[in-house]
Amino acid sequence: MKGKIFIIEDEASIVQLVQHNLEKEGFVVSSSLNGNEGLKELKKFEPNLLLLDWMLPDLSGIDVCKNIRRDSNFKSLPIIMLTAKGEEEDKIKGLESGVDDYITKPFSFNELHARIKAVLRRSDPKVVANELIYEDLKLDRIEKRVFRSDNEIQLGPTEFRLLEFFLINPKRVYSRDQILETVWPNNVNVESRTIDVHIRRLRQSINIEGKKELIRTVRSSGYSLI
Amino acid sequence: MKGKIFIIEDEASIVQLVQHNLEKEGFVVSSSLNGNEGLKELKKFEPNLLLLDWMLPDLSGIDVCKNIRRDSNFKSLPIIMLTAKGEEEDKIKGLESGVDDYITKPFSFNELHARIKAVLRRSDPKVVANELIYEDLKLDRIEKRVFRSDNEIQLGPTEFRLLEFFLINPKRVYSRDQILETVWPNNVNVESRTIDVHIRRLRQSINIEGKKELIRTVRSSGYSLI
DNA sequence: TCTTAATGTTACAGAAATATTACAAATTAA
DNA sequence: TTAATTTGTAATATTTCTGTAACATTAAGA
Repeated sequence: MKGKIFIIEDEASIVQLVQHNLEKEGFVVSSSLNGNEGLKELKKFEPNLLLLDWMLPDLSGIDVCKNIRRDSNFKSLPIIMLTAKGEEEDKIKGLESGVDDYITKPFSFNELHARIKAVLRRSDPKVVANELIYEDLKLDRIEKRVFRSDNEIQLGPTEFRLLEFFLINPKRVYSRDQILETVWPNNVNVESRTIDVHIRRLRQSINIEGKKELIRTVRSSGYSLI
Repeated sequence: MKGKIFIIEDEASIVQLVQHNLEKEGFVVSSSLNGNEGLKELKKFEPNLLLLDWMLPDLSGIDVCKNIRRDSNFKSLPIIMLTAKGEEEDKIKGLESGVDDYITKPFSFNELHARIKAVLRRSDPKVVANELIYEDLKLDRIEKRVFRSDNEIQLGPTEFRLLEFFLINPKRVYSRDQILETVWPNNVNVESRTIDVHIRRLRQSINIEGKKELIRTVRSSGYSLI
């Protein structure tokens, strides 16, 4: 899980291309085809980054942008604006609307990917870091390895993603629904109790003799990494 | 695979000559005849080195160069500038644009080849090294031989390239897609399961009695050299 | 203390991913 | 040309992972 990205863009073909590729890269992606709905869904989804079309059927990208910046919860949500050629690039660039970067259509996916990584690295390094570390726990995303106090730990794919997820925001408590939404592939239906089982498996794997428990149960709320 | 080289140059005859010879040398080569398209394709192609013409029909080589240096993903992409005689060599030489080397047209392929190797050796030694070594495994690119603990091992061409690929970035996990993309010739369509079979063949060849397995399967992700 | 809801634990069957094998087609060497 | 090697694929076997259900335990309020 390399973070959550929300897309507001009315050209379905672009959305499809971008969404598919981002998912292949390990991002969790959700999208909306217009501004008003997009705003609502975005606030539910809580992305790490927003890809926002400049020209939308209802609101303009700028309006969406302003709305977001007014909301204290999303004041610092990184935004990359998607613009068609000729849409007054300079204007956008100099804009006070608080866009973090912009990219001109048509763009290659690699170009976009590069910009996304750059913006995320600035705003939220953990989302794209190669190594996630918390206390004596280390997860290497490149080598796909996990260590506790330098002892390597074998994890199944789901447990790996689960731990990766917790490591991005240690101490934060996540509900089962939130965990499901980001750790499991889209559109999969699993019982929320299934998570308990995976938590148990993860605990069993990362707990080593004499070291403290790393996953905390918060009754009636969910789980967190300590 | 000695690395990927991208060429931006508008004289088709030069492109043809250089591309053909570089491919014969084992590089993967792609090219574009102008600056704007070149930039896009380059970012898709992700080369290890760029050969860049100083005078292009649309952008100048310098513009291309600056664009590349501004992109954090390609900040350190080695660039060799191709210039016609008389194009103010001193200017180029002293330039801040971040060119790694330059060569004056007309040049012999050997001259160019030497510079490419030199630049790559500085920036990314493994890409051009004659010998790739990891633990007791040695691959000699010149003689096309592979040794495990000094015992020579016979590999088929595909297994050789596969091992070469893994040796450039040991420990890193590659997906089947990534392996296909770089180990197989361009535009070839093979089932991704085919890789499993080649992995098996490679394993069978490089595993010797009593020594540890060198290729690691990472379920749901791919393979890595240990 | 008792009750109840939430979480922990276990075992297991089906699913999914990978390993292995065999073979025919393609390529290369002789 | 023939023989030998290499390649890709499909079929089959094996391994590992997943989700669920059933039962056990715990926490917290009545």
